[in-house]
Amino acid sequence: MSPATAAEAGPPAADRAYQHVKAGLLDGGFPDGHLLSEGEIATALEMSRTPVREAFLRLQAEGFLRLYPKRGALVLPVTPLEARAVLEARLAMESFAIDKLATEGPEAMRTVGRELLEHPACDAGELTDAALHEADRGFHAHLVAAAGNPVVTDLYTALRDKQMRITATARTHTARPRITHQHGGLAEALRDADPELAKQRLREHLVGTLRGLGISGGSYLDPEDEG
Amino acid sequence: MSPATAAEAGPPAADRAYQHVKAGLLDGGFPDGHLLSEGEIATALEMSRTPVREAFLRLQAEGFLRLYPKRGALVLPVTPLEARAVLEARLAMESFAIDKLATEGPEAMRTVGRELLEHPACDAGELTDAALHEADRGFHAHLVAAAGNPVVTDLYTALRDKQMRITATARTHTARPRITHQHGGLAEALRDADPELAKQRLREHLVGTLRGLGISGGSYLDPEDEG
DNA sequence: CGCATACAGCTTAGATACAAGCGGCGTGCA
DNA sequence: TGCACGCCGCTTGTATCTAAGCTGTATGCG
Repeated sequence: MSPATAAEAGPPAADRAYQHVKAGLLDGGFPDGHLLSEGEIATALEMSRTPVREAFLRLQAEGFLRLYPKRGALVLPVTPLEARAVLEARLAMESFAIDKLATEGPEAMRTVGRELLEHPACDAGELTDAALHEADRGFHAHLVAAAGNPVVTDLYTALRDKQMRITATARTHTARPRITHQHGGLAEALRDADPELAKQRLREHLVGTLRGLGISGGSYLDPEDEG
Repeated sequence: MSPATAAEAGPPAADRAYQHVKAGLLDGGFPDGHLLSEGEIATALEMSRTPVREAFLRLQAEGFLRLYPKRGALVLPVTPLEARAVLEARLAMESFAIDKLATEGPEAMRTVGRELLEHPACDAGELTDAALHEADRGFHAHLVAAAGNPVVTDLYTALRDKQMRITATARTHTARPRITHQHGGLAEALRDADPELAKQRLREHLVGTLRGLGISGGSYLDPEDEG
């Protein structure tokens, strides 16, 4: 129980505003290039502009919005170039995680590999698309977290949010069996304590993700690529 | 020039608040564990609490403060463990930059290597400690920026800010000749288009930085380390 | 002497009020 | 017709005000 005097007060207004706007951003409710205003959101959520302003600031810090003084908040368009940048950054961080696990000895890798093999994201099973997406996120988050570096873990989470927006924006189908199969392959490489193979499979997986968005990997992510 | 009506209005109050608090955080004016309040800062800067609140929110997002509801803003203590985590993250990102440069061909590496060799951070010359620190920052920023990944560049900047706070907190002497020498060695490896050597020298450089803070590298950053 | 409770002072969270900036549109003039 | 200027509405930036939460202290009781 928390209702103090009146009726509702549950979650702080600022959090509600943040969730609301972020949800709109992620599910495409607020399209790219749209200019939204504090008052607009405040009215919709029946609160004052103050909490909405806080939400806008947070979202700007996360790179979703760009605040123009006296003008409004621009919903930043996501360019294919940025999508590639995000995937490159993910590769850098997840590769770091694998490398660090490797220095902790083969036993550490095997343990994580076994944990990942049991993860739902390796099961092609009966998952909805949304559930698979969530599982995918959890799978990679687990890998990164296993490196035991809280700074990298935080940065990685922010990256995933960014990618979520990209994915939501460019609704393209994803080859589900391919994804789960690649997850399995990556987990197996870890279980076999083969960091180089794991990193290679990770790279292929991320290139596949990018391709699923209709974007080529570029020369770094995908050396086979002509671009 | 920007004075509109009265006297002062130059930079927005929110920015001034942000700069002020961040400066205090970075130069140790606000010690670890100190609980500061909006009103305190607002009074000192002769403005209302609103812009100060914005500054606090930004600084919380950057990981410098932790806001406790109805209590105040806690200046987050920096643990040696976090310092190591930051350096590990830096290694991951800068190594990524080197790798990506490598895929762009030897010519790209040589160009960046030559640029870095001319950077002040390679000159043991007559630099104040503060200037050397700034140069060091510029040196590494240049390397990361050369990878042409804006997402990584942004994340890296945030990391450097965090490290600045760590360094300011733990005032330990830094071996200046060692630093410039290591910068030079790294730049030379790039000029010679040898990415593996460059990454190795980068690693040694970062371990050295960490050691300068009185912290051991741990098994990942420094495999020679027993810890 | 030990503990529970009430109070006082601090703090923030959120709402409201006010001032100023920017852009679009319409009007008037050449 | 074309252009310049000025007004109007929308937006944010900042200040101020009110309500409420948390902590520490002091007080009273057992």
